[in-house]
Amino acid sequence: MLDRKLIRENPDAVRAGAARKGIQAPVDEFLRVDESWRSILRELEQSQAEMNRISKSIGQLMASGQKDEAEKAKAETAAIKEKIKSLEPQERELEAQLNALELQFPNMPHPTVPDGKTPEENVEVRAWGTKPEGTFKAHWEIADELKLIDFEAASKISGSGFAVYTGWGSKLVRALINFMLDLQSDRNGYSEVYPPALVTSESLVGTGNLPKFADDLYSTKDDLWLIPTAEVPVTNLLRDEILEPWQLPIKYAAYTPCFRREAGAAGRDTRGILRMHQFDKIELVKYCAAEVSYDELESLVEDAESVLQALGLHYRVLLLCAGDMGDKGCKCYDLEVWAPGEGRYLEVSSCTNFEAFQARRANIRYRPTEGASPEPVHILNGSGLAVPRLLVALLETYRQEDGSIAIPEPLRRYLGTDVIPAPGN
RNA sequence: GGAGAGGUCGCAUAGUGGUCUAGUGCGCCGCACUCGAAAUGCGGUGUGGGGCAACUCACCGUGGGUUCGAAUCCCACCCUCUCCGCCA
Repeated sequence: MLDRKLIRENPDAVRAGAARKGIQAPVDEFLRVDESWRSILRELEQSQAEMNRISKSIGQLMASGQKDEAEKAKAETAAIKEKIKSLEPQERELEAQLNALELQFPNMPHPTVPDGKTPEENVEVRAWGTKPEGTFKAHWEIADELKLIDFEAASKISGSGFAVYTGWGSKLVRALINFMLDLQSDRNGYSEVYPPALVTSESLVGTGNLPKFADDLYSTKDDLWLIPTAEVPVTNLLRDEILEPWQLPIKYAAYTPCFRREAGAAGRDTRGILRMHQFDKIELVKYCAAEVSYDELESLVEDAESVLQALGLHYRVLLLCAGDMGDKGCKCYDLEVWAPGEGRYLEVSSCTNFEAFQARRANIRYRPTEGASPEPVHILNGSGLAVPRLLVALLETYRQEDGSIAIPEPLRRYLGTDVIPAPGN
């Protein structure tokens, strides 16, 4: 959600910002509805003020025993009451329209975001490590020979798009989750939380997933939705709160399973575990003061990178172009890990500064200085990281000639072994 | 799922139809007193919207309703707590 004042006072900038993302913002309609809403509101409030005055005087007349005068005053209220009754629904309807329109505006891209429409126009800002040389197996082959994942069982249980991790596969998932959570909390200073995986629609409106992206989500019979990422419950953790300046920045790290319908991705990445309806992810969420949010974005990216560096995996950092970064963000970096068996980079993290966009929707504010009036806080998030694609890169990168998997040092104490033994051993 | 209690201005409480534009205590801020502090006294202390402003409207869990007027009465719902049942 954008600042209403911005749309009123600078509609061209809003239009232009949306256009960079390839989206048409309903600026004219908003301005029209806004104008009529404000005019009706003014009229309604005048009537309410008049009504309050008369009611108060009736109270005083009654108290002083002037019954006749009171009755006379009562008669006066009929017309004005009628006016209120006719204005009220109009006001309510216009405000509802305005609120609905407001939710349709995309966030404005930051000036440092490059132009562009497609992923090809994203800009690589840096790379870490070196691309491993040699011949590599795809992760589904490795998983098969080491019996790490049972896809048949998964499809029997749940249909396509799911995985049953078995044996060392299951232990690896668990080890990666614990390793990443510890890293983000102990080393990078995030507070660990473990939130619900089912949330109300209000929470999803707060993060910007609803109303626009309902098709990406699983819903239930009980008006609860399965979360597509821990971003949703964690961002809503502080909904309707006013934060004091000394509390900021607030940093949360959360592990949750994530559920996505992948409705628009049918037929893509069908092999292996690159695109699942359910997967595990550590998510990082930050709340901070407006003037530091771009510094916090840089450090957020570094925190996500620290996982890949600890595991010694080659990756690159992309600055997404305006057209590829989605509705909600102002500026977004993707982390892509190299998967040698696939021969391509895989997105394992998206680190985004939403500025005040989510905070306005979720009503999360802070006082810039003690005693100052509240402003929407800036919110950022990024994966730190997604498990399945990380697992893919790990298996493909560290498979040795004999078929065993060498485990990077930091992960060993979590997995309880230096190596996943070769098949047959 | 059943029965009961309850949700009020940061916290604690009062308020069962008209000076409630919500009282009191604590906390917090300012001022006075003081060499300074404590104590004391006085004043102030929420959020959102509209308006250039004066000002005004809304908000006592949420949404409806009754009334000239609702924190207060009526209806529905949500949440919390206690007990019972069931259960990982």
